[in-house]
Amino acid sequence: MIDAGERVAPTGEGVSLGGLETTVGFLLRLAQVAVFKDLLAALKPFDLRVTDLSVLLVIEATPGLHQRAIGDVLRIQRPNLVTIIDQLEARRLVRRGPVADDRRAYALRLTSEGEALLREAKVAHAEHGRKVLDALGDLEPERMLAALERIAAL
Amino acid sequence: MIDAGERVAPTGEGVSLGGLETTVGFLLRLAQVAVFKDLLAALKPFDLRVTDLSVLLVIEATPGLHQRAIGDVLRIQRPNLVTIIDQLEARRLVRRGPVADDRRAYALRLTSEGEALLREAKVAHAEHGRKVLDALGDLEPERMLAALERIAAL
DNA sequence: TATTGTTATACTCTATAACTATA
DNA sequence: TATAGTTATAGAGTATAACAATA
Repeated sequence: MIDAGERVAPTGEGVSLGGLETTVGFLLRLAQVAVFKDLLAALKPFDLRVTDLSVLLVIEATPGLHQRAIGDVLRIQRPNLVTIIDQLEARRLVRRGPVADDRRAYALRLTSEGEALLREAKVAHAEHGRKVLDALGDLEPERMLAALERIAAL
Repeated sequence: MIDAGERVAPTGEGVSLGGLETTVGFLLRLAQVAVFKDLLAALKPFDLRVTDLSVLLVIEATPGLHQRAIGDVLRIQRPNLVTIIDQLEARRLVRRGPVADDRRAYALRLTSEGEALLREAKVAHAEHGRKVLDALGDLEPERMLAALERIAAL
């Protein structure tokens, strides 16, 4: 009988994860943290966080949309979006314009500065994206995306 | 020419994600959030968070290990682990025992209460795990795990 | 009444510096 | 000197309640 009790390595080297290592959830988290870390580093030169890039992309895709709509698609609470837009607006990347028939809401658009920065950020984003796709190896991206979508709909 | 500008749905329905929807990173995050949410709900009856379960599993797999080792394998900062172990110990699920040749460190073990609770929690965890595997559909779990591992090593 | 954006606030997670007691 | 655990603290990220202006 092996007395593993008092002869354990102080660091985690060789210590078992107790089954967690073959769990989708655990590896999903490690992968997500790694991807966000890599993207954050890629966006560093533009002083953008992952969320900032997402917001800019959504505004670019649908100019004039309300803050509410961004929160809906990106799953950001409305109160938290206020600060994000405040910062982007302070940097003159985004403009809060008037909405013709609703004076409560803002029509969000990229400024030309915002468009210019996003153009560059998208290059870095694409490069990051290629790294992630490379990591998929023999797994087809479409199958990965489909699986992740189904998991997200749990 | 279509003037999409001022005719935008206030809610996010039908609003484009600007390419994010076909991005591994974005879906990875949605999937991870969904999995943790589902697991947290599954662990609710045991008053355990996802991290608590992970810690219990690691201690069970290697009884007597140091706090340091848990932090290493689960990527939890040592200061943050203190509170987690404090709470588990206060609930008499875990014991901080002495280490024979090092009076700075603790040998962590499950109490019998901890073993009993973990036994039940593992059933719920397994059921949750099956739901996640089902969501993989035609994608073989091993291929998913391998891909996630490579992404995590970015 | 309901909704948009806002303010204030709180809670969780994560991160860092510095201390203690040992090694 | 270095290490294990600890304390204190700070920073993200995320969440809810309530308000003003407007619909």
